[in-house]
Amino acid sequence: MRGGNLTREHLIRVSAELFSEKGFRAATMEDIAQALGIRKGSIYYYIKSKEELLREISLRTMNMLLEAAQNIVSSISHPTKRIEALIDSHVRLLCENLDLFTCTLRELTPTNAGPFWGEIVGLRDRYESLIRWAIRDAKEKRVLKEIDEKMAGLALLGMMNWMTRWYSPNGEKSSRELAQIWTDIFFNGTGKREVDNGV
Amino acid sequence: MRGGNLTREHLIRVSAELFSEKGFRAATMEDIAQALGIRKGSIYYYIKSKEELLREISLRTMNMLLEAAQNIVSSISHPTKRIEALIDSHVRLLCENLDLFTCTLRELTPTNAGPFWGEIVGLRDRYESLIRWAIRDAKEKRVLKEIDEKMAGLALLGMMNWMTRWYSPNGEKSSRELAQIWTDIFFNGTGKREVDNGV
DNA sequence: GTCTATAAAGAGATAGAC
DNA sequence: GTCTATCTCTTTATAGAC
Repeated sequence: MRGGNLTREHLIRVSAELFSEKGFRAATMEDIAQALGIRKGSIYYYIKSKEELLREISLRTMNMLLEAAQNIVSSISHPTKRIEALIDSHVRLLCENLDLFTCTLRELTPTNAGPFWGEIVGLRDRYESLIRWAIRDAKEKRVLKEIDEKMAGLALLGMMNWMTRWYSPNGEKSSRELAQIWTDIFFNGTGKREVDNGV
Repeated sequence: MRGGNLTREHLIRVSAELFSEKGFRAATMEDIAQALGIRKGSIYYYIKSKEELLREISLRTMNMLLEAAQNIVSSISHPTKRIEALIDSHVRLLCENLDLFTCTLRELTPTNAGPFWGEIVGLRDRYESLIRWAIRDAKEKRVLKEIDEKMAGLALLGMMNWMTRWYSPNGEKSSRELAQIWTDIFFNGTGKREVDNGV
């Protein structure tokens, strides 16, 4: 892969690695070139600008999430099992593509994204709508209590996406185990039974 | 405040605003100077480097969290009410200092922090230890079920800190209401009762 | 497909006047 | 305490050779 047969895909993966390690602005084309073992001028044979790298990274991330979620939604009708599958899918994809997710969830900002911001936000919104729809459906079928599905969705996305801050593939827990923990907390909470928290 | 009587405190607030809007690297000293109505050279009368601005922002954020948490831990002995107070404190501080929190939670990275990274991480670790201790204590007093307190803490911090991604002071929900929602989900989950999610 | 060389612009930071 | 002027370094991106 190095030097001789550089592919666009490899370039994008290496960029994601550096963007997630140093940040999009702090990581330079020079850094990327060095990691690839080529000169920075050569990168522009594959892409037009640094922004385009971030765009490709974000597109891959969002499309992965969306495709998986669409499959789940169209194949699982049991409302609880569907949400469980959505959590498992999100967590597994995040763990297996940590750099892509870290870039997309941390480095993708209106400033860094420039003109393609709207494109990615559109995909994100479609994904979040699917999550919210699954929660609303479970609520209507009386397996979830009366709770604002937007808030429940944000709580769930928060738990999962915050993983980009601390998850390490070398950790003791597998992505499956982590998904199970989030699932349990999301459905049942951490309290022994119904805890009266004074609300 | 503009032009005549610029204070260091004002400089730090305005910097936090711009760093959280554009990102630490993308926001320039020129941007900050313009927002303050002065020339960029003048900023260096107050601080030695751009990094120092991020350090001040992060110190303020972490110290706010730590002081509030220490007060709560030393004054509330009821394990459930203590956790509830910790959530309320964290959420309220975040909502009332959104720019400071966004900077600290998004822009504070080893690359951006440089030599003072360790200093801030030390404060963060002390804060997270307090949260974890409160969860462990509640577990030992049998108000929380047997759950890894590290995981429960990360779930809680994830829900709360992810707010920097979507919270707006113009939204419909107050910080108190948001804290109540997170508290309910954390203790009781979203399920109607004990949901068998197959785990 | 990768190289060298370089253009062109922008960044953080400093010095000294006022 | 703020200004002007400037230094120095870095960065993205391009042009044209091989």
